Amino acid sequence: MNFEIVSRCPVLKGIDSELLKLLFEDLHYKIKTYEKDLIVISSGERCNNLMILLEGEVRGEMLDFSGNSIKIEDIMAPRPIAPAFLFGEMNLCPVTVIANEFTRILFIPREEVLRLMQRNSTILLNYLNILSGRGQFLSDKVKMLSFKNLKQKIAYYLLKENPGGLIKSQQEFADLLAVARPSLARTFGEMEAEGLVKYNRGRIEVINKEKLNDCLFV
Amino acid sequence: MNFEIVSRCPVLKGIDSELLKLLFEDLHYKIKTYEKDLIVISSGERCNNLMILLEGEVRGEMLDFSGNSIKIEDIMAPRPIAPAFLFGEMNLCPVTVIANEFTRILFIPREEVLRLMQRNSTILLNYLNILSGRGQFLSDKVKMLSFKNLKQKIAYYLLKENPGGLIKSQQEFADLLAVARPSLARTFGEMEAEGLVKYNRGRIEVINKEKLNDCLFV
DNA sequence: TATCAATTGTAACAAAGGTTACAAATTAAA
DNA sequence: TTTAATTTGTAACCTTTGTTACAATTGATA
Repeated sequence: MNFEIVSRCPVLKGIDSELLKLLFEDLHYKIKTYEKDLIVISSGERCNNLMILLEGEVRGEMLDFSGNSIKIEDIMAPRPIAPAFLFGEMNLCPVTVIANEFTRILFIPREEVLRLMQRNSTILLNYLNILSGRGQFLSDKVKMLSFKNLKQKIAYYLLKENPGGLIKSQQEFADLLAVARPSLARTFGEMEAEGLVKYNRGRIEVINKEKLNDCLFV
Repeated sequence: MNFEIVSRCPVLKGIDSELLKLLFEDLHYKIKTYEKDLIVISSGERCNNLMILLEGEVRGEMLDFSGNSIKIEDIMAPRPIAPAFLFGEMNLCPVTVIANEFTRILFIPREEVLRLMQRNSTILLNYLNILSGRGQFLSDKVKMLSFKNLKQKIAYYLLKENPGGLIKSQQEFADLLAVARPSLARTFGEMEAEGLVKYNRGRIEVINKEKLNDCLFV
């Protein structure tokens, strides 16, 4: 295993690769390889291992209520796969993870992950930070979705979640805000007319931050 | 300190109170007391300690965008206060915590919490479970809020978030779903007419689970 | 029991967002 | 460069939800 690469993974970052090598000498783990399009873990399966993508790329897919599978995200090496579902009451993986190309994945059993955290405080802190960051992210999303009008959702998103204002497309952004795409385009138009923002091909430019902020205070 | 009580706290549960006593002998911590209505921690303050409510009751309050402070929840002993904000990038406490009555609170510095986790795997697992559970809860809430019509939000909530169907009032439930109270009452009426649910004073009774589930599949 | 406050049901109307459809603009591909 | 596919802007119309207001019911309290 290439410890230089592994040590760039969010779970293991900040650890000297020599020390990492030492930690892994006394650890039960497996490395599996997957050809393109093979399933790594299916939605609903139990998560008993921390999975770290060592090489290649995978995607997470989920079924919506109409049974259509929709891509959630692409994960590139070296990153953990679904670290948030390794603990908790019912550690079921909510997504199906599929290899986009030939991949190599490190599997560390839950008990061994616990042991790693107990032996190395950096790993412990990394993991706690990952779970906390996810909580923060979801909490922001809940707030955003709780606004009752679209202008406010957009304003909150731009001010708190994505100050850069870079999105993939109107469609993706509309899905994120849980609204219809033409509604989004219409509201962009209104907001541009008011001098708040300006949309152009994947970039939402904030024109007047103060006025944008005022939108939130009904 | 009464270790019988502390050992019933979610962070420290499952640990024999004798062992707990031993762990605490070698630990830096403080116990502070608060009179009724005193502020324990203010919104925006940095969270550097795990706070465990030993005795009494506190409430969490938050400012909405209109500047009104709204009560989030009451926390009773023995429970941790805001354990999700002790770690993460910017560990700022998003709520103001105020004593509802005379309270006694245990403060354990972050570094000491980490040390506790490393010495005792039950505490480590408890904490990971708390953070994971919060993630699961928030994730469900995001899904619920992402539905575009109220009937679906209610259906999802009843099927996945609160199968018991017990709520405090229509107003609280409406806030939870981020809709207006009369809209909720109207939809309850429609759903009752369709034989899906029946609302009566804080209890939402599911009449037809299958039909309720069908609501989700557009 | 009488009174008051909180909760609930309901209605009329306003506002916001969804739906569908299509054309213009842009980008990718042949 | 031409064609095809994707993204975006826009419009008309429909559906859902919000707003406001008020009466009925319930529960708590004096």
